[in-house]
Formats: sequence, structure tokens, C-alpha cells
Amino acid sequence: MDKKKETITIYDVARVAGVSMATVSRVVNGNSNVKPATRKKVLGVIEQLGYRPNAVARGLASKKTKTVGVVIPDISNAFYSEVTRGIEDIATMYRYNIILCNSDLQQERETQLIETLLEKQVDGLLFLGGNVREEHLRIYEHTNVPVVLVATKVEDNALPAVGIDQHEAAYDATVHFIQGGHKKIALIGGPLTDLVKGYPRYIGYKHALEEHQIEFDEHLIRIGDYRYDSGYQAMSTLLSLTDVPTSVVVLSDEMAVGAIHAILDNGKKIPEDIEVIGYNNIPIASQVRPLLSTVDVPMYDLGAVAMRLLTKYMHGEEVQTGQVTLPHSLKLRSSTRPLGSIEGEQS
Amino acid sequence: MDKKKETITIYDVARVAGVSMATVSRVVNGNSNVKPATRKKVLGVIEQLGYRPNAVARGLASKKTKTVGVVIPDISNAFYSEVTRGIEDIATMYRYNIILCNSDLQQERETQLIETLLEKQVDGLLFLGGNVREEHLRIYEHTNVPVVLVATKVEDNALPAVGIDQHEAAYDATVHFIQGGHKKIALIGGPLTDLVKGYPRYIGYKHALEEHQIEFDEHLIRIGDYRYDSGYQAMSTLLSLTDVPTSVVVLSDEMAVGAIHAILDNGKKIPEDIEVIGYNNIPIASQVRPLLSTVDVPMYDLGAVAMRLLTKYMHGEEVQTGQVTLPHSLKLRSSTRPLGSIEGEQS
DNA sequence: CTGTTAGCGCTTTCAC
DNA sequence: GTGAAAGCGCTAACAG
Repeated sequence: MDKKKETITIYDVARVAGVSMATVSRVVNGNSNVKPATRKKVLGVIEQLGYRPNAVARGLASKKTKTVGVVIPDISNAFYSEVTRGIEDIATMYRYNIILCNSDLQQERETQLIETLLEKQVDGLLFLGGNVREEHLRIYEHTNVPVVLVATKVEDNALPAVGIDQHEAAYDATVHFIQGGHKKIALIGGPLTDLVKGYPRYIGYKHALEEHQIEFDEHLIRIGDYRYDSGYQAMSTLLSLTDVPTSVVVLSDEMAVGAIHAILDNGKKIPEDIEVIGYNNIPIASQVRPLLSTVDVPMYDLGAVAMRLLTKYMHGEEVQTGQVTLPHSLKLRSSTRPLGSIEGEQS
Repeated sequence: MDKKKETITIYDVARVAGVSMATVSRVVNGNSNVKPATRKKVLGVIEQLGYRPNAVARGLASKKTKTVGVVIPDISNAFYSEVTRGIEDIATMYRYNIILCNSDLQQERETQLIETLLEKQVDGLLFLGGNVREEHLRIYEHTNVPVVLVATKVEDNALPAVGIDQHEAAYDATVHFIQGGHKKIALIGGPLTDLVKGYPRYIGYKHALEEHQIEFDEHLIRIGDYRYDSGYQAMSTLLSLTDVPTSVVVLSDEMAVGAIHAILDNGKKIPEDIEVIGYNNIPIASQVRPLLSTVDVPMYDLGAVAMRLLTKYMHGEEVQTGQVTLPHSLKLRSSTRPLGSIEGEQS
């Protein structure tokens, strides 16, 4: 029997089972007020007819879609895909579906995606990375859909957010080198106009130097786009300095791997000649030689906590705006020397 | 004025603009049969009220959601995320939205996701990688929703699919080594029970040897799970052979990078001592030292072509079942020696 | 060009 | 426990 073509509805099930639509609806939704015998009969008919509930109709009638929208800047970025894993696991647990959308780092597309998601009547929205702009805020203001930011934040903490302390993480990485006796510590960072990552991390680096009376030297600063090539480029120019740095804090693992290769291609040794520390601890950090020391960011947890927060929010619980800060740590591998093994090569 | 709380509908717009719902619907949907003046007025009211069309209601009424579901085995796999890019670009072009779902390689979840997507009334379905099982086929049989497979296929070519010739690609890689004078060519592959990738690639390798009268040696075969660690492991055991291979075909780039590191950690040189060739040409292939030679698979195009095919299918055009095969090639970098530079070290 | 009128398939009071 | 009936917000004939 070919079940193609004819869509079978709750009405069909009701008719065949000899009950009302309401009853069928009750058993489909696990409502307890149904006599076991009736339930069994209905379930049988559902099976027999191959009935599949229409989520669109349900969404319209109940004004709930059990769906949350996730806007992600770049799906091929390991950081975000790991965060997404955390989101998905918790969403599955609470029986929410995810609509994952890729903004591809384009602002226009970002706004458009949020609009589309709202049109689709998602019950909640997770916005990852990227900059939250005026435009977004205006959209959020005019909707009742709960929004949680992940790995980004907004001025005035107007929205709930989950992230780490970017300033402190960069500070910690820099201090590690200072404690190792380094004086010439270079930085390969992100655009300083990026108020979420680039700038606060830069300031963290700077503060570390200041607090330890190390002179800040702007020649040791390079700005990349967080990707491999820019890390390679940046490191290459650093290597051409007359006074080559003895260590470098790189504010993304991908750039750090690029930097490592630039150093290696230059004939220098890691960590003997130059030590490198990355940021995020994505898989590639342990798939490169030497193994990359890096700031360990709890990516999965970022997603999981955010999704958990969102479920509370969607269920009407009060949710604080402002950031929930998750802990980070330093994951030391072989692109840095163990502390205590300092030789005297930095003047 | 706070637009929160009250949902404003097409009816509100109609009332304020002094027209009928039908007219509002027409302008929202870009129907040309509206007097410019009327259109303008309606548009004004929409703007003023901040009206946002309800896609759920529209979906119910029109029986079209302009949404396609994409089931992907692993979002953190670079291969699939690149394919997804291709899908997204074409989808955007044809004004379709994407619901991206991650099955996490779990079969049960795969089936469940397909069901959910169907409940959500997607207009089409793209199924990436993974094995298409009986269970799926049964679901597909009972629905009118067009399905296109990407980077996988099914027995009897029962469904339209887009992919490359796996057999030939592995064959080509192997032949490259044979032409380079190699006799001891190892293979790090995937499970032979995997009829989509593992097995056909293995057969491609085997055929290449056979056709060139090179003895097949099962000691040179290792099976991994396509990931870094398994590549490292596999290569390590290959390295401990009394008769170490002089070249190795690795059926995923991640495993290939693992293999490279195993070789390097073993103190051997690439490509001088051992040549390595990978598979897929994901970004990491050009972010490793030495740069990885690999089978260049048109990942983006796989996605783009599949999505294009699906749009045709959704628009009622006849679509052939069976695979559309896209071309692949060898991308030679520095983990292999240039052909013609053969020295005599293979006996 | 524009309005009227049925539904789309389901949930949800409100009765019984 | 179960049913009847009123929508949810929108589209799509059909009329005019």
C-alpha cells in the first residue's frame, strides 16, 4: 500500500480509531487523561496509517515550535563547531530542535538570519561570536523571543551571555612567558576594533607587561584575522626584526600553527629559540609538531551552559542579563618550555 | 512604543492600511497585481507596525516551508563543513533556508532527525555521508519529500546522489606511487564494512597494484577510523615492520597528518624516506609540514551540485536517481616527490 | 486591481 | 475520559 501522496492527518486517525481529534491529540502529546485502552487503540491506528504529526500545524496552534535558532559565524571554524556540540547535546536533552545558520562573517547575512529565524517562530535564539550591533539590539527589543549570547557580549550587558574572561586569559598566557624569564614577548592578535576578542585580549597582554615592569614595544605587535595564513605572515615579519622576540602569544590556535610553521621554515627551533602559546585549544593544537601550548577554553561547556540558560529563559524563569563567565586555564604542551628550565638567553 | 507582547498579524496591517488581508498578503509575497500606491501604503504600515510575517502560518496555508533539512554526520569534520558551505550558498541563492542537523555518527539519531525534519515539513532533504540503511529507505518511500544523497550512495541507486568515484580516486593515488617506482606501498584505510568509502577505496588500491603486477601484501594494510589518532597509530605499526614501506596511501587527510607525525616522530624523513598521500584536501592538508599531497575532492561543489539538484527536484522537475559523479584530481605538494626524481632505494 | 471566504492540521478551552 | 468547536496567521481560489 502506497502511503505516498495522501497526507494523513489527525482527523484520519480519529475517524479510523473512532474517537475525536482531541483524543488523538492527547495521546500524541502524552496527555495522561486518556483511558489506557483508548490510548492503545489510537496508537495502533497511528502505526497502521503511518501517521506523522505536522509540526507546522502544531506550531501554529500551540504557538510553540520547540525549536531554537543558532546563528554561528563560521561553521568551518573548529571553535564554533565544538561550541555547537555542547548546544546540541543539551538541546536534545530538553527535546528542542536546532536550526543552525551560518552567517559566514557577513553582517548583513547575520541580521537577515535573525529575522528569518524569528519569522520561523523559534522559541529561543543563540547568537555565537560575532559582534552584536545596534541593529540586533533593536530587533531583540521588539520581540519576546529569549536570546542568549555565546562567546560574545554586548555593551551594558543588555543581554544574557556566556563566555570566558578574555582579558584574563591573554594576561595569563603573557604572564607565563614573563615567569619563564622572557622580556621580548611578541603578540599576534586580532583587530583591536573587535571589542569582544581582539581588544580585551590585547589589553590583557599589555597589562601583564605593565604589571611586571616590562616595556611595551609596539614593534612586537601584529594583527591577524585569527586564521592560519595571517599567523604565518605575522610571524614571518616578526622573524625579520633585528631583535627577534623569544616568545609569542598568539590569540588563536590556527594563527599559532601558522606561526609555528613560519618559525620552522625560518630554521629556528621551538621552544628552544622561540616559545609559542596559542588560544582556544582546538583539535589542531594537538595535531601539530611541536604540540601547541595554548589557552584551554571550555568550548563545549560554553555551548552547554548557554543552551541550559536558554531553556530556563524559555520556560519563563527569570534570567540575569550580563555574562556568565566560565573558567579557562593554560594547557602547556611542547611549544613552550616547562617553567623552571629557563636559561639566560634573554638579555 | 513597546512592540513586545502583542503579536501583530496580517490582519492588523490590513485594518490599519484600510485594505484586505489578501492585499497585504500580495504585497508581502511580491505579487505584481497590486497598484503601486496601495503597495506603498501597505509597506508603510508594515514598517510602522513592525510587522513580521509568521512563517509557520504561511507554511501551513501554502504547504511549503521554503526550508530544506540537511543531515550531517559530524559537524566538526572539515570535509562536511565544506560541503555544507556549497549547500548553503546555493540554498541562499534559491531562497531556501537550511535546517542543519548533526547525527554525530549515531544511527538512531540519524533516523530520528529525518523523522523530525519530515514533521517540520521540510520541502526537501539532503543526507550527507553516513550509511543509508533499510530503515531510511522505508521512510523515504512513504513520503513525497525529495531526497538527495551527498557523498554517499545506496544500493541499486534507488535515490539521486552526488559524489566522486571513490574507487578511481584511490586507484589514482596508488598509481602515482607505482609510477614513482614504489613497490612497497602501504594503505591506511577505513573499515571495509563501510561500503561507501572504506571498501571501494580499498578495492581501488588493490586494483592499481594488480594492474601493475605488484604483489598485494596484506601486512601493508591498516584500518583506521579516518581520524588523526588512528592515522598515527596505524603508521606507527607500519614503521615497526621489518620491511618498512616506502610510501603510504592514507584515505583521509586527518589520518595522513597523523601518519606524517608518526613518521617524523620516528626520525624518518618525508618524502625522502617515506612518501605520503592523503585524501580529500581539507585545509589541514596545507597546514602541516611537509605540505600534504592528497586527492583533491571538490567538496564545495559536491554540496552545491546536490543542492541545485534538489531545487530542481522540489520544483517538480524529473530527477534521475543514481549518482552524479564529480571529477577529482591529485593535488601534489611536498609529502611526495615530484615524479621523475626517483632514486633507486626501492629494491 | 482588490476583497471574500474557505480552509491548512493541530491545540485548547469548555462542556458533558 | 472524551468530544465539539473555536481559532492560530496565512494563502489561494474565486468573484467582482
